[in-house]
Amino acid sequence: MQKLTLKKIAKELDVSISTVSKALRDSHEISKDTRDKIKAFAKLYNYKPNNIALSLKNRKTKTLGVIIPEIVHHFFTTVISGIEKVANERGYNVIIGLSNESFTKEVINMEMLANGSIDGFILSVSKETQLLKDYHHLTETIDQGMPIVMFDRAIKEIGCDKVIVDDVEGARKAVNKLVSLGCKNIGIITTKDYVSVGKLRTTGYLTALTESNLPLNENFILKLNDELNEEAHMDLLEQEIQLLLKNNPEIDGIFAVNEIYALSAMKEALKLGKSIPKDIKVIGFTDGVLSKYATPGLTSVSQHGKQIGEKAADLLIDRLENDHVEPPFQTVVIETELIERASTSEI
Amino acid sequence: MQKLTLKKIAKELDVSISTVSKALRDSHEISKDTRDKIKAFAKLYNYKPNNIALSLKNRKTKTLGVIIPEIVHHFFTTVISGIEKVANERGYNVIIGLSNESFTKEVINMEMLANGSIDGFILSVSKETQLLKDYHHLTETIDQGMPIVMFDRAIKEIGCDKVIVDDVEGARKAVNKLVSLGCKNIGIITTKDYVSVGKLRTTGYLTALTESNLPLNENFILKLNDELNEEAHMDLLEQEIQLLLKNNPEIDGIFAVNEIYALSAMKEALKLGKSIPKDIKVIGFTDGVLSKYATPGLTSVSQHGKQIGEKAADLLIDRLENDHVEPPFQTVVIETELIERASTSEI
DNA sequence: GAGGCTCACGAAAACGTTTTCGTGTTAATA
DNA sequence: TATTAACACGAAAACGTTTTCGTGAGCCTC
Repeated sequence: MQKLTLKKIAKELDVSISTVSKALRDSHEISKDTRDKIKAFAKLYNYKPNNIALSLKNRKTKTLGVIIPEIVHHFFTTVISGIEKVANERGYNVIIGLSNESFTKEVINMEMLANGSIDGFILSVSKETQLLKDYHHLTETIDQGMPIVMFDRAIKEIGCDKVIVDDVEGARKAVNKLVSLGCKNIGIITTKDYVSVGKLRTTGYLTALTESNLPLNENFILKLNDELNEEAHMDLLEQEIQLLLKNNPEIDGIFAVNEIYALSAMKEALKLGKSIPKDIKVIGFTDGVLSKYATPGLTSVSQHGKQIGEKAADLLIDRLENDHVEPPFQTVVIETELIERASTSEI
Repeated sequence: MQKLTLKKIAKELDVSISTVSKALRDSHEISKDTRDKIKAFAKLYNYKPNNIALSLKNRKTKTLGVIIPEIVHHFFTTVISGIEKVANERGYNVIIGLSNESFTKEVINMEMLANGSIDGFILSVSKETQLLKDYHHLTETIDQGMPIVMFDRAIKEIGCDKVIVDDVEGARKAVNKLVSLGCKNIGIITTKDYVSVGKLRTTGYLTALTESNLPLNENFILKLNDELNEEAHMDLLEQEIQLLLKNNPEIDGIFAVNEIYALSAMKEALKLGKSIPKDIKVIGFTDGVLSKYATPGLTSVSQHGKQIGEKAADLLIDRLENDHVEPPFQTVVIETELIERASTSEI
């Protein structure tokens, strides 16, 4: 049985299309008799208006486009769950595009969606885009009147709403926690500086140290290549961390900029006969499934991904429904929170 | 600058809309001169046809609807990544709906998308749907001529293409591995039977035991409540597992139907002073991030989520492009694979 | 009984495409 | 020179809605 349309109902009931449309929208232009008859018929055969036709007519699709670098990723999925939640509550759908950290795929995906399929974008740019600093696809879609909300990996130069994590502050909190627990020699395991969040978290680490009047020891800083957090390179990763711990046995606290670095640090510390948290305390960034189920449980900086998604969706929909793509733009900072577990417990 | 349309180009160049359309599609009905002029203009101002208008005209949206129970979930995201890959290669977009394991949300989401927004569904039903056994939303969309491909949690009674994991066989493989490594007393940590995959994996466990002529010891079977794998109930979960291991010290192998159960088992075994894999070997199901980064690394049954997604998308698009919603339907079984790590290594 | 009103409905345009079918002009043919 | 064919383009319909603007019929008023 094919989909019912206004035209078919009109034909069946021997009235005009306009009458059917009006009756279904309860226009009192139509007599109660006809209205009831049409509504009964529509209900009986389960008429639902065609979204595409509505989109074309209204020139809005009630759909948000979300572009992320990766989907097999705890943080991004929590963000999506937040986006989906408010989108659904406010009557919107969510269409997802993956850039796989590739600039080209990001551009193609956005172009594909920008031609009428969606009303606005929520996006976190790919690493390659950050590297190339080529933002023409962003400025062009904004110029065409399509609003964008960036999250997490936001770009200063682009004029649009943003929802970001205060990476510096989150790292500062974490390191401060270690300090307050008595750690005197705190190491950091981070990425090379071209990864923006890695750089920011390193900054937070440095800030916390100076604020606490702790000396900065360059040997305590391990900057790793970004590719090392794949399973295939796990042993290399572990070697590097082992070296850090072996060469600096006085280290009594570790701040790692992601879960994997933190877990590896715990593993290597244990291997070296150290006990956690007694001899060495560890804090990671991103409160994902690894932190929760690690042994011992890993204290970590939660970024509240769901909140980020919710806020981003709200910002975007607000802008769509007041349709002004003009400034002023907001930048919302979502507070991080330290989730404490066994890796930093007092005893 | 608003979006360019055929009409605007036509006006600007003082020709008719049809001429513009034809010129852009390289019709030789139009003289080379006019064609070139129009194409140059379109390129200059970056004309892209409006997808919504095309969708309405062609009565197809080139968009797949994906409905899953949860998105913060390793398995489902790998499936999505597979779907997205194929969809993109074949010129389709992906729109995502989350049921959150709720029957009602599943129905609403599907109805929202079924009215023209998408060409077909890829879905894994919610637990509640499995429980209620109410499939009217599925049969109705199929009756309306919209194809569905179900994956993982498929429903026998529904006539449509399916991509499934052979849970029984995967579990059998895992238990056989334990047997071949010399385990004599193999326990299982599974869910209550109403969770379909839990039940199937339990069946596989039982099959393997009988095939190996190992006695079935009811005490070795721990069936847990589904809600225990949230962080909040972790201690309860661990207590139950601890009891299993304490009461049955002869257990030398554990098969767990998910990663969390497996990790908890390893944790409790270590607490009891057992060594892994020497005293007790452990295998989990679903090869996610936890298995990879656990200490020791957890051997687990990989479901090849990405392949599942790829296959599902291919099946759906094939059906769409040959547009026949009629039988015969395929059920594709994606083989599982045992990923071996330290938790079952020989020494 | 003529004018004006209300009522209940239909025609048509619009959203942005594609495509079929004319149609007027020019050039080639008989 | 008259007929035809090829060429280059335009008008209009269609996809499924919503909405504006008519309009005919019946009624009331003076």
